[in-house]
Amino acid sequence: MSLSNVRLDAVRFVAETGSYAGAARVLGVTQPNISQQVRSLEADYGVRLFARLEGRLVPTALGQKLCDAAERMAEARGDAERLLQSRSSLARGEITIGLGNAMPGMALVAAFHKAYPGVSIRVETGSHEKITRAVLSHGADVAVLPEVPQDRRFRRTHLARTEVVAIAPLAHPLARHDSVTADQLRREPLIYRASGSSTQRAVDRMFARSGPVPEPFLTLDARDGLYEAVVSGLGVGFLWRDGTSRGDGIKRLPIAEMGRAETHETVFALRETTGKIVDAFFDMAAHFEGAPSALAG
Amino acid sequence: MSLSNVRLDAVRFVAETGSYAGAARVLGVTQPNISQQVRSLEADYGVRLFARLEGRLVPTALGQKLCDAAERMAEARGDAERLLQSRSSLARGEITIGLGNAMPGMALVAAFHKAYPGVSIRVETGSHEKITRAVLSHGADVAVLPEVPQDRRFRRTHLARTEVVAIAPLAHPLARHDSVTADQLRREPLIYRASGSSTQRAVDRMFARSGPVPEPFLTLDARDGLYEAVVSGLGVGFLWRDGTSRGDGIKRLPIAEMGRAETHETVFALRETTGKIVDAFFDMAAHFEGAPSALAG
DNA sequence: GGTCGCTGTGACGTGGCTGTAACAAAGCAA
DNA sequence: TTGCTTTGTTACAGCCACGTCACAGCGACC
Repeated sequence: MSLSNVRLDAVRFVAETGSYAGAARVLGVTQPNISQQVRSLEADYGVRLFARLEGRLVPTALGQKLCDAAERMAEARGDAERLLQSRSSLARGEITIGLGNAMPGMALVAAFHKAYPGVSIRVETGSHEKITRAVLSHGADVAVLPEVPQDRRFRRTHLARTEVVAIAPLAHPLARHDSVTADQLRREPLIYRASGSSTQRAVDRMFARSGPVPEPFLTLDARDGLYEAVVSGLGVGFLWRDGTSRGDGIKRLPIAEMGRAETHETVFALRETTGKIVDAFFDMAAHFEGAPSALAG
Repeated sequence: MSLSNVRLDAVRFVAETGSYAGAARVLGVTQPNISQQVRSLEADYGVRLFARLEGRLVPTALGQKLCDAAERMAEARGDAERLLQSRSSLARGEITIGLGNAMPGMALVAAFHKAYPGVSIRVETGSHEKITRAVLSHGADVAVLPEVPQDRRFRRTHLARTEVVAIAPLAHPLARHDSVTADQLRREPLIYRASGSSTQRAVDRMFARSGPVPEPFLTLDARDGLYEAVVSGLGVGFLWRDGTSRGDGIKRLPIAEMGRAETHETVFALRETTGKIVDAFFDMAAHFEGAPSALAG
């Protein structure tokens, strides 16, 4: 005994159209098919679903009740279909995401990829300036940066709070402390980032607030290079606190003078950059609570 | 792409049990089947319905929403199944029975109700014409009438032999006889039934065979009214011999000219009206020997 | 290392669903 | 009354959804 969707649809549309032929036309199948579906359902259950009245098929009381239940089934099934179809349009496609810092942006990207495995993700990394330019020039659909400029061309959503911290090699005396002051930092060989780095701007502002801005012992373009230089004992550098999940060989030191200088890692895109995939990315960011540990999962 | 009951059930029960194997146990199928159903649904729509968390399968947000819709489908389908099962069984159900004469049909109905207490019986009474029409239009599943027309649309079974008899008030001189002739009847004020009454047609045929058809002194629609009129001494009327179990105040008089005009109270239904309940009713009628005394039981 | 439970893959069988063909019956217009 | 159209029934064939079986691999646990 089978109460399949096909059979119930046949019953529903015979009731609605008044004939097997009419139901067949609506359902896009042949008329013998409908006749057989209805008749085998009636035979299986030993019931009568339709009566002939003036040449038309009219549902019996039982047939009408069955149609009511079948209607509810069809409605729920339609909801399920739409649910899947709307997600299915997210099933394929691509997105280019710009990241200034690896974290927490990469965690968000990982979570997005997990949720939408069919979406092809291209990650563009670079300096704050480079990524901002990429978004403005449509080189990136969406990006995650700290200190996104107040620009009405962008739409944005908050991802995480962050701040710039100093990083010292583990063997360094400063590594034994939980924080550091600007004066202490001025006595050290400092490793800066090149122009355009939002990290560097924050550092410059911090020093400027509390005295002269010290000249760096070394200036590097890449974040990775800076990290390796610090690990190698060349000096003390600066990073966004959660800008990387990497932690080996260094100690992160909050800077006392930073005080309220905390900022936000923000997801942003041009207002004109729309689409289901970009919308889905924003939606995920809005609800995101991923820590580095989420990435391990 | 197919959003079948089988697939949706698989999704629902994986969500509920936390594994493919668990869902397979609940659904009574093998684990590879469940794995395949879920995976092919995900592939068809390009979505992910489950995530692994600590060795268990947990529905994604989409998967949960799909389960909600699938639950509603399953509920409606359960309703439909129960509806059909109830009609397929004699344990529960309903039947509408048309009766021209109260007897012997009502005795049969009483016996049927006794045998199948779970079946809800609705009795429709009325004229021969009305009841015939009710059967043809499915207003009644089955009926008991005398002189059911020879119509290949019907299936029928004999219930009892019967004939039209005259009824006279007890105080009437005719009441002292055991039978009456047409001529004797012509000398009396006669009370007829309205057009459409099979009783009346039989009376008209009887008179026509033996001379002119006398005009009635009174014509009444309802059988009850005719009975009361006779009891009140207004005249002589006609009834099917066992058409009522009521006998007070009148004498039933066989009419000599009726001779071979005996007919049958017949149970009949449209051939297309099938079902266990209707079949059971026919079966009981075929073996019925109920007299008014059966009603006392 | 062995056992248990779960998952995934491939091969295979059955029956639901579909279409086509042939034919009968009913309705309708000429 | 005849011819045409529409509807319905029956028989049959083919495709694919649904199901099992056999088996391998993996992780947890003892």
